[in-house]
Amino acid sequence: MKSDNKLSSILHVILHLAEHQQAITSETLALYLKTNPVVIRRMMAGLRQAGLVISVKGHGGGWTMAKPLTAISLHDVYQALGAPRLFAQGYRQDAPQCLIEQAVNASLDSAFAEAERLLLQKFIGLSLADIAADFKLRRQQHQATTTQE
Amino acid sequence: MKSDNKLSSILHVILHLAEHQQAITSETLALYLKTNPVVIRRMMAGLRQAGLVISVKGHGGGWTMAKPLTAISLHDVYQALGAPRLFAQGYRQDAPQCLIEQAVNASLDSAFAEAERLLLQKFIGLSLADIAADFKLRRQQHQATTTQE
DNA sequence: GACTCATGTAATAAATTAAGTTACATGAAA
DNA sequence: TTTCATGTAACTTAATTTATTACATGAGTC
Repeated sequence: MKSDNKLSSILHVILHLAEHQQAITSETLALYLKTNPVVIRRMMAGLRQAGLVISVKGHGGGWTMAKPLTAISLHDVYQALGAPRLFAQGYRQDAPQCLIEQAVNASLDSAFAEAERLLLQKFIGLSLADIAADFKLRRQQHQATTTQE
Repeated sequence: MKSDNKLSSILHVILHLAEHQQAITSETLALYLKTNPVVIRRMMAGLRQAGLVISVKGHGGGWTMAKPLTAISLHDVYQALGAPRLFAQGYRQDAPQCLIEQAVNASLDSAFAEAERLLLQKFIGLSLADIAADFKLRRQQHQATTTQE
């Protein structure tokens, strides 16, 4: 399966957005991801509807954050994206009457459901500010290593 | 994303195999999954290499279990399949130098890695005999409900 | 008001991957 | 030697993500 990178992508975009004060255009954001502006708009559409970001058309327009990073969890972003599929493994259902198939899928489903609960709890507990803090730490360390020479 | 159903499929096949005493051909197994015999052989190849099943060519040949279900965990099957990807979400890496991208991916990776550990622990703790037991329970219940009339 | 900049979105193409199919080689039993 | 069955490579099909193109809409500037 070709993997879905929307979650990683949109987080990257949002954190860049939060680093700036004024609006950023889709075109500029696309440069960060090395992709097309339309891809940015498409992903941001859900976040706008969820009230996480604001878009403005015309001159001087672009994207800005609607809330501080501390008020946005990874879970908020995930939901705003439309809660994309988390797991790559699916259940085969070509013989729904087959009790073996039912038992197999029930077992798998129980395992995956618990992993999903854990994952979503992690998402809820992680704010974008936490990720931004990690970024700032990395930036400090980076500056420290590149300055000393 | 098109989901990978190999784990679900192969478990279905194995449990049918375990229900029988004599060898079953790929063609017959394919009927259970409503698929092609080659698909069965392809998936079973890994299980054979892992020593979970035995294949015999020629007349009266086919597939048989190499071990009792109690001796096979879901994790064994998962590994024998080649440990296929569990998660559908990937990390975008178009700007490896970008510290924001690094921080985002590190955060996601930490969450997904923990979910993966949990999932694999579940896999280790679940034997195929457990799933077979669930199947037998379902069969009993099924017979009970279809007999009473 | 005309022009430019920017988003909004539909439609399409390209790339990737899982599953299905065909073809043929190999080996074992009748 | 014929038949049955696996082993495997090659190719096709279908689903899905991402990228691209095209054009409509709206907001600010001249």
